[in-house]
Amino acid sequence: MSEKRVSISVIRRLPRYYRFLGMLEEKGVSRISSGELSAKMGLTASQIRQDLNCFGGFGQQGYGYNVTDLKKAVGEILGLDMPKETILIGAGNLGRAILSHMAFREKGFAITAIFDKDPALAGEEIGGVVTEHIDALEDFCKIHKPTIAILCVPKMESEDLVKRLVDLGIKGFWNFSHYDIGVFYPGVAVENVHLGDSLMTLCYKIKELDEAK
Amino acid sequence: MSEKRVSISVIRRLPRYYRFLGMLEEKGVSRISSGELSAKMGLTASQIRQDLNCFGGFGQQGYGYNVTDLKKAVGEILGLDMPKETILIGAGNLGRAILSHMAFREKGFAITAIFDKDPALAGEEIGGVVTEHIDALEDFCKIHKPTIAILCVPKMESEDLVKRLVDLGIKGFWNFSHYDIGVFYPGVAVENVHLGDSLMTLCYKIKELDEAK
DNA sequence: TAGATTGTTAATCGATTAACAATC
DNA sequence: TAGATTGTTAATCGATTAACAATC
Repeated sequence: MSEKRVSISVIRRLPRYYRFLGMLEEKGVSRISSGELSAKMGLTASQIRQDLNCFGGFGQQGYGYNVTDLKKAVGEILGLDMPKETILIGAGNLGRAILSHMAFREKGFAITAIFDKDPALAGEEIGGVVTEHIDALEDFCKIHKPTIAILCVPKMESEDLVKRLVDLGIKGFWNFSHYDIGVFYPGVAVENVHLGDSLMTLCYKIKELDEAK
Repeated sequence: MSEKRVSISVIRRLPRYYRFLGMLEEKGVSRISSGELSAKMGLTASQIRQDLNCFGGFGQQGYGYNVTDLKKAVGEILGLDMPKETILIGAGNLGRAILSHMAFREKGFAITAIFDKDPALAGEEIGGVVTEHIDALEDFCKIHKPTIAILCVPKMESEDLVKRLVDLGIKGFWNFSHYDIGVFYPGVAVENVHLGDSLMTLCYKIKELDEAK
């Protein structure tokens, strides 16, 4: 059974393929070769073919790839065809921004609830969803069984919340906090977005560029 | 001269070291071995020593590393000791959220201006900085010479803006748009934050976990 | 000194690139 | 058919891990 696990390096390139294929589709391009796509994306053609062939043969010799079909296939590999109930924990600046940003951009994710510990926010509507007090978390999850939690709370509050959420059956965390979920709960899926880390990395790249000249 | 270039894999771990060392420092831990740190971070001790030794010998045999010294050293490697003038382009939900999020978290970055194409936002204060119309960009940059631009505008607007910003001497882009700066301007530093990609990656990880059981 | 832990070299492992036979 | 381009195997390159001598 279990085919050899596809490496995270490959997986992280899939959303980018998906985006580029979407753009090509919008432009009305129906067919593309690994060579053309690689030029646009700044990769090697070999890598694209290698990546795709982790999941099956989506192309045709002498022709290339059908843009629409390949986009659909990549979407399915990512699991975008399976809509997922998603809740937001923490309705601060970042949480709201992510919600409004995502709403029109990404498909396959339905925000079904927003929770915050601040009672003053309860009842407030954000992007068509009413914010509830965090105390309502257990009741909601037992009924609705959401799959994903977007974690937008400070690190200190995360520890307790993650425990509650894992117990309530959350399968994946989109983690904007600095709490190291993955280290403590290896059984759930975690995708960290560490904005501070990203900015520090940029800082290094600038320095490196300076030194090069 | 030019020492062999340190790989991006190593660089991306540095901010995480920096964070963990900061936490240890706050807890009053003054000394740590690569073994202890590796256990906390979920890495191998070998990797930590290997990473640090790309930049010099910060430890002491038989003792380990001095937490405060090492944190300071990592900060300097990242260039956090050189404060950088930073401007925000696009004062929408995401731009505002990032600003308020960063303000109290990261050091070494001074937001000196905010620009938006919406004239209605001009004059509005966000985190102590007044928003200006994007037309004022050239004048401002010629005087203040900012180093970093946080790009929080839709892809369509990015193309033109990035050209203007590069011409104005911006050295690094913290890019939240889907415009592929790096492909078109290889001479500037770019750090992409593709939130949509990250969420899709989470989606895959959930699927993978499901299939494993 | 003896014990601990680094810095560094060597071995392993994995990911990327190159090459080419298969085939549309 | 001839030309193009894939799927896939082999070669290369780089990153991680293991081992150990150096040394505090």
